[in-house]
Amino acid sequence: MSPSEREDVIVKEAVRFFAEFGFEGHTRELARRLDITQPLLYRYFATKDALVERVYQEVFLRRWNPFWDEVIGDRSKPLRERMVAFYQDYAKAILTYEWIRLFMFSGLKGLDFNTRYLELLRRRVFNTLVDELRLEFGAPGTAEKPPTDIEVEAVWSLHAAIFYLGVRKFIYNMPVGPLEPIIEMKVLSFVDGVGVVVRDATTTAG
Amino acid sequence: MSPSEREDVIVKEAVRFFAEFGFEGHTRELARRLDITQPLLYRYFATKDALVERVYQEVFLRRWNPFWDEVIGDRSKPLRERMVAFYQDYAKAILTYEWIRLFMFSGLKGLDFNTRYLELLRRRVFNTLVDELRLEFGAPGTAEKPPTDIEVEAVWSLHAAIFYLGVRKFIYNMPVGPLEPIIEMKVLSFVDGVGVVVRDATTTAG
DNA sequence: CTCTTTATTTATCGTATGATCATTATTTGC
DNA sequence: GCAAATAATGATCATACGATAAATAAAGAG
Repeated sequence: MSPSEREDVIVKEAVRFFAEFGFEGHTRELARRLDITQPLLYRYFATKDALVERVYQEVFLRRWNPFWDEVIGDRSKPLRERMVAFYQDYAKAILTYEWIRLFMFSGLKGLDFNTRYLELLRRRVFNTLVDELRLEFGAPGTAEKPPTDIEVEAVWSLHAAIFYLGVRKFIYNMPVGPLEPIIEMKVLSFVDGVGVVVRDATTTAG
Repeated sequence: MSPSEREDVIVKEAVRFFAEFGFEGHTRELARRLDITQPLLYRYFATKDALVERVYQEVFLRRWNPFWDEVIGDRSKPLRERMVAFYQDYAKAILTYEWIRLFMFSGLKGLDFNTRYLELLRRRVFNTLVDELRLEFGAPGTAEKPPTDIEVEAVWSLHAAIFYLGVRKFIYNMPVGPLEPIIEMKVLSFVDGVGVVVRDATTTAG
């Protein structure tokens, strides 16, 4: 097998493997799954940590869609429609066995990837969402009044509700119904309920 | 030190220890923290797994309040007030470093504890919540029409929003603001938004 | 066909883990 | 005080881990 081909095969299997067992998964067992010997892994990756690093990149950096904030901010469509569309797409990207479990393993191990990813999420998605919700409920934009903690916290509620579908399915191993109608329901009832938060945050001291 | 005293000390430290490192944490390191030798652990617990089992019981079984469903169902008070009170109390019980992290480690390792715990939660809390929300929005009780999947899914949204506060704080290591006002906001905006779900579920085929 | 290169394996090192056993230190009953 | 019981330790076993180095198999160039 050619080096680049072999490397691809190793990384792909490693993603699945570390998602299943966490980063403590043994290189011998990974090699067994690949039908290769364990030392061969060390020809392609200097250390186990180097392979783990590569797995991060493969799973997290590749699945971020840079146009998500544009989808949310496209005011030619109703906000509810945009938000449903975004979260359907976002769910497709992250509600997978590999993404959810690796993200959680990473957090538990104290790696800084979660923090960095969530900073990106907040900057590109949460801020846009707050801005659009402000407009929806007749409140001033975030350029005039920056997002308040409680508004960001409200957006976290929706985000958590959707992320947790993956936790229940891929971490707790519970049955979860079809995602599309569930996500639509979660987004719509969120928007229905969040109005008072936005209005409070933009009228009282904040 | 007396046996029961020593055992308590070991279990208490083991809770913290396994919450930090997961169940792969080494017995030698645990012993070092306890200022005892590693073989002494094996005088009190036959195997490492036996100690892990004990840690589960200590953290999960001891913190469940059997009166929670009564708090939620006490119709002498407004529903919003009851739900806020319940989730403030529930948050105090589970939004701790040990509870959140051990629960997640347990799920990732494929132990069945999560499933069993969440069955208890669904039976005692979610069903009661759906029943009370039905009453709030003028829909028939669950005795007449059992909770639908989409209603339970709606309740999961609120539950996830609150649980995820602990994930952000204790797993992602992110700063999270004061819990009381945040939880109040999450409960109130949830109730504001969930009406349409309950009405849909009880009027259309369901 | 041969030589060079390199993908892959076999054998192994140093270390660390869960667990055991014999021994020592400490407490308890009388 | 003294002896029995037991809490606690020191030394160690069997195994398994990540990693390394030498040997082998396979492929490609000329």
